[in-house]
Amino acid sequence: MRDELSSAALKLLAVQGFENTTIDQIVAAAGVSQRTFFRYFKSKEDVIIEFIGDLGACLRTGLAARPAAEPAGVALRHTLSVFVDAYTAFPAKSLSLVRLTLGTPALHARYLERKARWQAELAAELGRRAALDPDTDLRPALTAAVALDAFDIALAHWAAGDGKSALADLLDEAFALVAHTLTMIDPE
Amino acid sequence: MRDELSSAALKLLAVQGFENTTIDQIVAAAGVSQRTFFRYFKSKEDVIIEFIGDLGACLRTGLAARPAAEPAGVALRHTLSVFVDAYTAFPAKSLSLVRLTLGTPALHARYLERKARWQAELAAELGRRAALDPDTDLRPALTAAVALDAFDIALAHWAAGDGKSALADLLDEAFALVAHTLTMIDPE
DNA sequence: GACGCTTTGGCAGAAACTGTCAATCATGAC
DNA sequence: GTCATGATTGACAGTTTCTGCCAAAGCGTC
Repeated sequence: MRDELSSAALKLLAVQGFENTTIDQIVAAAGVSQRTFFRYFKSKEDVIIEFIGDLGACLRTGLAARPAAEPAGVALRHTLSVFVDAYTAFPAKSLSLVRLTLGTPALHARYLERKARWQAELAAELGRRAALDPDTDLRPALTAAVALDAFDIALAHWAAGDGKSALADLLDEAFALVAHTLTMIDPE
Repeated sequence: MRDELSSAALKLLAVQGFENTTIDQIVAAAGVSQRTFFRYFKSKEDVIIEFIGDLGACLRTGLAARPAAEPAGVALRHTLSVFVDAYTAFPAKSLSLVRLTLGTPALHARYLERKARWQAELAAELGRRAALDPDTDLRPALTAAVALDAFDIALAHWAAGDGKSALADLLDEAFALVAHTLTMIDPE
């Protein structure tokens, strides 16, 4: 049922755009009532954001699972692989979702807010790893922010180039450019 | 009239929070009709966002006004001074606005979306300065993102510490930590 | 006072949500 | 077979944000 709503919504949103599609159209396509839609999704944005967003939940646990001695940059790059893998597993669907998200201000705003939460969790975990107090030291927050920026910019270029370059390569390229900064949190 | 609405809104929002305050309450306090409110503000969020957001318009022009030979990091730090100056000019008001924005998901989302636009403009200007193509080179976008992250994290720590540390000092500290990355776009 | 221009108000309505309650439907106990 | 139980769904009313439209009011000019 949730999947039925989800696929009906995605089909309509991809064709008509986000603002031009109403909940009534989605539930009519899925053959359910409007009330049912809002039982499964908190808002219209959630139908889209859940795809890109649910992965973030495992970011912190993924980072925590990396060896403690690993440099932060390497650990973060490995942690972000869950995103890369998820996106490259279904390139066509991912590309259309990313383009829709980046091209719709309301969706982009929600996505960025989710990203900010991941960033806070990553910063907390980085602070724990390096035994730094995130309240007084800016390095955990900065490191998390730069890593996620690298991902975001790689994603934007991936979408802009229609997936011509591999997302993993773009992310590697971005990480290489900010490698120096990501070592700021490493001991010594 | 716009100022009247704005101050009435700010007073209510600061006390009751964002979600708990309706447009009807705001317009009742200002003594105007709801229709008038939406003539001056596109949405409820806009009343808050315009304060933090209107400064962004001059970011690109500010960067463009810096000497071409100046390293990107230095130019960006100077460009961000308009924000620092605006915030420190009215610390009490700025602090409550920033806390409200960072603490309200809907407002935070809108703010981040605005920031993303500034980032795109800064990236475009950085690409122009360095004669790089932003479509193929990740450096303009990464440089802009890191600079704005430094600002954002300095701002968050400023708000979290109740303005005890000076915003300018926090921003300098953040810029020092990412200084290496900001030179990636400089020639040679 | 007549004419335009701008600002404001009121109304009607769309669209996104929320709370509540009744109907339905599957599951399992007896 | 039947009845109780719990979960899913639908229908309805209501709130809130936001928009379009038109009338009324102020205001300066001639």
